[in-house]
Amino acid sequence: MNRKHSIKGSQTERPCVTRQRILDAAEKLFAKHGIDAVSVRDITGAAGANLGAVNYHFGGKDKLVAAVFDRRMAPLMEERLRRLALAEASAGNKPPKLDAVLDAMFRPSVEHAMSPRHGGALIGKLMARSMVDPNPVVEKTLGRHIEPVARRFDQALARAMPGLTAEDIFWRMHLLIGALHQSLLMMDRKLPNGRTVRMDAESFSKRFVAFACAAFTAKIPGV
Amino acid sequence: MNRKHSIKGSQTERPCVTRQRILDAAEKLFAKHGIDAVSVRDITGAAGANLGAVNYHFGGKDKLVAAVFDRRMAPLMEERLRRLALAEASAGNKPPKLDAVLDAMFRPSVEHAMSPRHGGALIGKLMARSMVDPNPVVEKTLGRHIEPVARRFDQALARAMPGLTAEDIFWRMHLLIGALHQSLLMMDRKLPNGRTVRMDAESFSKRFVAFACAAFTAKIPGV
DNA sequence: GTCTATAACTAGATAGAC
DNA sequence: GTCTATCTAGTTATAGAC
Repeated sequence: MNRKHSIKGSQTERPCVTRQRILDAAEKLFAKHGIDAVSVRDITGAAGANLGAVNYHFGGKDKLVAAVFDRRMAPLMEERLRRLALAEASAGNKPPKLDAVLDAMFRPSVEHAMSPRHGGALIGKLMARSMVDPNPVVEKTLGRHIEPVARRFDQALARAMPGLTAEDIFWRMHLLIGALHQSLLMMDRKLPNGRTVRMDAESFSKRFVAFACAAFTAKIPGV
Repeated sequence: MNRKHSIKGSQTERPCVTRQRILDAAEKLFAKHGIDAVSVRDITGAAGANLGAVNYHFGGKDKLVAAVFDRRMAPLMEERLRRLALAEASAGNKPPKLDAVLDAMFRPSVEHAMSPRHGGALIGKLMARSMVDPNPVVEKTLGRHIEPVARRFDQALARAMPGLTAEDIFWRMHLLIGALHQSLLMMDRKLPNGRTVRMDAESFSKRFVAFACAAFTAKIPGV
């Protein structure tokens, strides 16, 4: 019915500007107001496209939502796996070092969330919101990207911290993911006292990884 | 136009059952599907009330949303302040102890989120979602409850940890709040591996406060 | 105080001209 | 590939009977 625009031969080479503009506008609006609060009309209006464009290029709002996430999640997850592989390689056949694993996990998030090339703070806020979004499209799309990566990191952490149970690793990772997203959400935000929350990617990564190591090595009563 | 139902004299004493039923149904549906995804029809349907009831009792969906939060936030914030006051009193005119302050902050959240009397896991999930919800009604309602309490805790933490800057306290608190909400969100959730996330309030409070103390005393590079 | 019917509006999706 | 006009369905809010 609505076959993908086929880029054939002589026509405009890159997958039409309109498509990209819609993607950018949607990402910005979703990050700012939340997915449900943004209508297709809002998006096409901001993108300077016509109302039908979303259906033509993506096949509906839901598919557009998935496309917005796919564009950002794929390179992020790839980067995480790449760095995890490096961390494991540099440990030989000994267990990887805890701080290297946690660095592979969290630094890419911070760097992507602060790099304009990857969508910058927008995608940080969007992902932070989406992790807790009950919207089934969001949940499914995110799960598809995250699940295989999460499994790899769980394995690596179990090797790095042989004293912890799988359940314990699960809890600590979720605490840290919550902490990460909360701080991505606060980034660049105006505070009641008038000051603006700000930190550069390198400082923040270092602080966060240190925080994560502390969380993983902390002695918890009864554990 | 839509004056509050005045309970005068002989009529039904308690603020009509319908009102409560709507509040309960709304809380449950909001927690499960998110506020935007739930219509007034869904709510009145689940509450066994008629469509007009929300407008009659609350004056619109937005006011209902605010009422849902007010009912749970007020006792939670009260409890936090009460325990903080105790922690400060027991320290005399010395700075309060870090773990006592963090306990006053986080234990009430966990206990309320796990006590059926306060809405149980529903309100935990609802609050976790709402902290990152860009919905302006939610943001305003939550801010109204949280801000004065946050100021009190910031002061107490500054006294308990004189080595940290205000900015550093700000960051660590937000990391911890994110961590708390992420875990409240995971509670009672079915995992991909089939097992269900579960922990009793006392264990979880203890673990979380220990985690929070570790986070506050952790040595962060460059700080 | 409760309910039904309906008004006024906005959503996403689509058909067809250009 | 882009645009306009329109369809259908869902939304909140309200008016008025009981």
